[in-house]
Amino acid sequence: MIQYKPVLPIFYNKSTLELAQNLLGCVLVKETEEGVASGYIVETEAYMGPDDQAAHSFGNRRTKRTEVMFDQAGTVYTYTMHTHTLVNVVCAGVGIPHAILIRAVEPLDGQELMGVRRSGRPKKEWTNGPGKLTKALGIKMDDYGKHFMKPPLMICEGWPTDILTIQAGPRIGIDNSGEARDYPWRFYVADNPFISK
DNA sequence: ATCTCGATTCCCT
DNA sequence: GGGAATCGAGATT
Repeated sequence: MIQYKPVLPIFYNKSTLELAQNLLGCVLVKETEEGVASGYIVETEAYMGPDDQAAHSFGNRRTKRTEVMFDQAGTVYTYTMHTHTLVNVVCAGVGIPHAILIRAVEPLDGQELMGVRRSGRPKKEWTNGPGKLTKALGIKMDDYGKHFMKPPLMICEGWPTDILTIQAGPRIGIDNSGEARDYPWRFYVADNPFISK
């Protein structure tokens, strides 16, 4: 049984781009009645609220869905896209609607459960995409608005960051977002086999 | 009340 | 590499 240590609240207290990189190597843990499933975060994307055309909170757009983006750093922002649930880490200060999308993880705990949830597909395809990893880990809209500090959904200490080679590039799936399309706000662990396409 | 379109995935060619 | 699936949030009427 792996002992999970949630990262301290102060961990979230840094700039969005910095946090997006620091999240790499951390472990995303989800507890459900079926069991615990977890994975190392290997790919993230930063969305910078007011000035980022690709963000749901562009221009400080505040709706029922984006409401939690204005909450404190470390809050869970889930939303549904094409029937898939995507999970984000809210960051920056209260009132500043930034968030970081978790795009891929490397399976750690509960692999049998993940295999079942992913319909017996090859392990490589369990968590190599933002909608896939939520299904494998059992993350749902129920987690919306909670905090990553407490169960059932947590971000815990994982790999030491200094062993990782981090690469950056443009974000994915936002071609209709004007200039923001080209910002290099996607971060991923070099050569990791679970990076999304 | 209705319309549009997507921070995706899967299957098919 | 391309297109359908599929549904709800947000915008419009």
